[in-house]
Amino acid sequence: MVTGTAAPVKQRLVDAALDLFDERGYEQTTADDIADRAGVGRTTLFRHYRSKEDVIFPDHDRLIAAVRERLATSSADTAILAVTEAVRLVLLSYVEEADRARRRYAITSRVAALRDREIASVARYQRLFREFIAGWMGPAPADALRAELMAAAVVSAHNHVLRRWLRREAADPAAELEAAMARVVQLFAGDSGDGSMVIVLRDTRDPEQVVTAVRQALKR
Amino acid sequence: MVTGTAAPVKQRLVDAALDLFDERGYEQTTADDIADRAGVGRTTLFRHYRSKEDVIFPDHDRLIAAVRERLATSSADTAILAVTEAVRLVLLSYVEEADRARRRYAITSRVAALRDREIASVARYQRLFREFIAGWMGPAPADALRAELMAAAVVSAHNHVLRRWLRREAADPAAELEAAMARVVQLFAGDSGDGSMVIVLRDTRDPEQVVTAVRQALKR
DNA sequence: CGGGCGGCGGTACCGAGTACCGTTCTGACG
DNA sequence: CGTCAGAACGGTACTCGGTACCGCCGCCCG
Repeated sequence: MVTGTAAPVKQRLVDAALDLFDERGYEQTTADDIADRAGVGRTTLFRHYRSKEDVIFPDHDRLIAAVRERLATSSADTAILAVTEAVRLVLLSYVEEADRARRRYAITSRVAALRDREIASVARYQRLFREFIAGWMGPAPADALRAELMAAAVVSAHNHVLRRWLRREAADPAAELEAAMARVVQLFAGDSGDGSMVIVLRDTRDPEQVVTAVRQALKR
Repeated sequence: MVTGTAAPVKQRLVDAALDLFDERGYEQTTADDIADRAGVGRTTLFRHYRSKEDVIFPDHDRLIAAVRERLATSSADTAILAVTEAVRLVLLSYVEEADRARRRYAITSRVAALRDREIASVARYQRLFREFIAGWMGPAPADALRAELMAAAVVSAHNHVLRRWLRREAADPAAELEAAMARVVQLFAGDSGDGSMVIVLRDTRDPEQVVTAVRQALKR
């Protein structure tokens, strides 16, 4: 048979889909159109991808599995490290296929159905992180909320940096993610959920000195 | 014509849909089934609801409009109040139709497509809160991240309480929401992104006294 | 050479969602 | 009282995403 294109089928389908979505828009492109341009039958398209949307979306199943694995291989005291590294894993998977990621972003930004799809995927990551975080915390209701908030923060931080990079507003996404995650960790550092007190103050002196002074003042 | 049922069409459609989803499951129920049981034509169903999913979902469009309105009528110093009240607005709208909300939750929990739909709706609220929060903050990148994190936390806190109530784990959802929101506010209280210092301490004395003591100790 | 076997294409089908048209009922107005 | 406008409804036909099934071809292995 003469096909003219020798690239793997899945690849050709992705290219065809991205091209067509750019040209005519997402809704105006049928599954037949994509299959035709890729030089395959419609059946073959749905053999390789579960749906029309799946064609251009990243392989979240594989990514989530990778994240789960990274989280699994961590002891209690390296938990935070595991989370930050797992998040970086996701970010880098986007950065690695920069071109396609940006094209996808341009399309998903305009199509409501695809936006919703993306959001649903994000929720799966958030769920994963929530369960992991809840795992190394107590079973108290306050802890459950804390885990929920932390997971949301982690995912939001990632998405914030990711979107900045997609919009070419972030030169060094890995570094920005590092900073954002540090921000998140700091945010929750002083929140144990019990009767602790949080005092915010502005002072130019060395933190150590300040802490010593405060400790001295509260001694009784 | 003899219809036997005099209730408004929209109401009958919702009841029919919930019943059928319980009996046969969501995918096993066609739009025709719902329309038939409600005693109307299929066309009428899609005249009242944009999709089969929409039949059982709350009227997020109206709710979001209400939230937006509540947020709009707030000055800079009542911003936090506006957010908490807006969130409570959403929670109460569920509590008001407790029965239906719980039936919906039971179904949504089991059907992936509906879960995704719900998540997408939540994202719309989150976006609203993010834009509002970003509005009364600076334009710096750090502020953008902060707004993102706060919005995520607010929405997560709400959902946490809502789900607890839906599962009958929360006797007084309004009070729990109040507590959860206070938790969120406290979480971000000491995070301005600049050089502020956050001190966490455990002390049983009155916070006012502690603050005074600290202030005294740091005077120079 | 023969017989699995995996990848592919085609056809037929289901169900959600849309467009369009004809009907009925109601209420206002001359 | 007759009529006309408009809203709500039902039915038909169509598009398109997604599934099931079957038959074809090429390839590898014994």
